[in-house]
Amino acid sequence: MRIKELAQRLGTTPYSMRFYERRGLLPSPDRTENGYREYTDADAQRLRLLVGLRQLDLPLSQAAEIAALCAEGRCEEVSTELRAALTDKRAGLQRRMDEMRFLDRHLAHLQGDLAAGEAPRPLITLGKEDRHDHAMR
Amino acid sequence: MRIKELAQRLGTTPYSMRFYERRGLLPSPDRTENGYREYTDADAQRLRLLVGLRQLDLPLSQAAEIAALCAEGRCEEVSTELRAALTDKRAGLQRRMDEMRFLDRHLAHLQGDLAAGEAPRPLITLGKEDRHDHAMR
DNA sequence: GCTTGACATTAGAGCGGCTCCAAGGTCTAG
DNA sequence: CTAGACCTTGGAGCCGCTCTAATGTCAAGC
Repeated sequence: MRIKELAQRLGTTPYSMRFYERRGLLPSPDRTENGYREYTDADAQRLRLLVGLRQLDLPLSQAAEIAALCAEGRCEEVSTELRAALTDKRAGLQRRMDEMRFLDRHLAHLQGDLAAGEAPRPLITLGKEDRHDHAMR
Repeated sequence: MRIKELAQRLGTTPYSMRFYERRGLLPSPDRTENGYREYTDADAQRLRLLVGLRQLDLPLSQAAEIAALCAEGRCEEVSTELRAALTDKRAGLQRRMDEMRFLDRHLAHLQGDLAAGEAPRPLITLGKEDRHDHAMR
C-alpha cells in the first residue's frame, strides 16, 4: 500500500513517515516502478508499534529502537533500560489520564461560565488548599 | 512567591515561565529589591489557567489569549472561535483518553511478552480487521 | 489526446515549544 | 567566609514534526 493510505490507517502523516525514514528509524520500503514507496504489512506492523510508543511520549530514538528489535523478532533483546522506560511511561499515562479528567471537569466549569457570560470563577483554585503534589512529568 | 516555587506548584518550570514572559504571554511580575521575580496569587491564577489550557494542546497563542482575557475579568469576551477551539479540544481529550486506555492494554501485553522472553505478538493487529476510523487529530 | 487533479518524489527551510548554557549576582546555613 | 541553592540575562540548541518548491506519475472525464 502507498504512503498516504498507511499514514491514515495509523493516524500519522506521510510527512512523519518520510521523516522517520530519513532518520534511519524505519527501513526504506520497496519502491514501485515509478519510484513510489510500497509498504508491506510487516512495514506497517513496525510503524504501528513505533507510532504507539510515540503516543506514550517515549523519545523517538527509544521508540524506534524497540520497534526495530521487535520487528526483527528479537523482541526479548529489548534492554532493561528500555523496559524500564516503558513501564515508566505507562505509569505516566495513568497519571496523565487522571490529570486530564481533573482538568476536564474544571474546563467544563469554565465553559459554563463563558456560555453564561458569567464570572471568571477561578478555574482550579490555587494556592493554600492546593497542596496535592503536582510536580512530576 | 518566587519562580521555582510557583513553577513546582503548577507542574511547570522556571524555563517555560520566563519563556512565556519573553513572548509577552504573561505580564512581567513585580521584582523584589534584588531583581528576583515575585509572583502574586493573581499571577499564579493566570499562569495556572494558561498551563491548564496548554495541557489541552491548545496552541500557546490561543491559550494565552484566553488566560489574558479571563485574568482581566473579561472572561465573557473570549471570542467564539476560541470557545469553539476549547470545545473541540475537550472532545479531543475524551478521544485521547480512549486511545490511551486502548494503547495501554496492548502495551501491557507487549510488556508481558517482553518479560516472558516470548513471541513478539503483533501489538494491535493491523490491516484488514482494523478499520475503525483512526484519522483525526 | 489532453487536461485536471490527486497523488507521489526530493532536499531543505521553518516552526512550536520548550530547554539549556554561560556568566554572573544574591542569600542562607554552618 | 565559603558552599550551595537559588536568581538574573540573552542567546543557542533541540525535538519532532510540518511544510514548500520544483518536479513526476497516473486515472478519470471531456
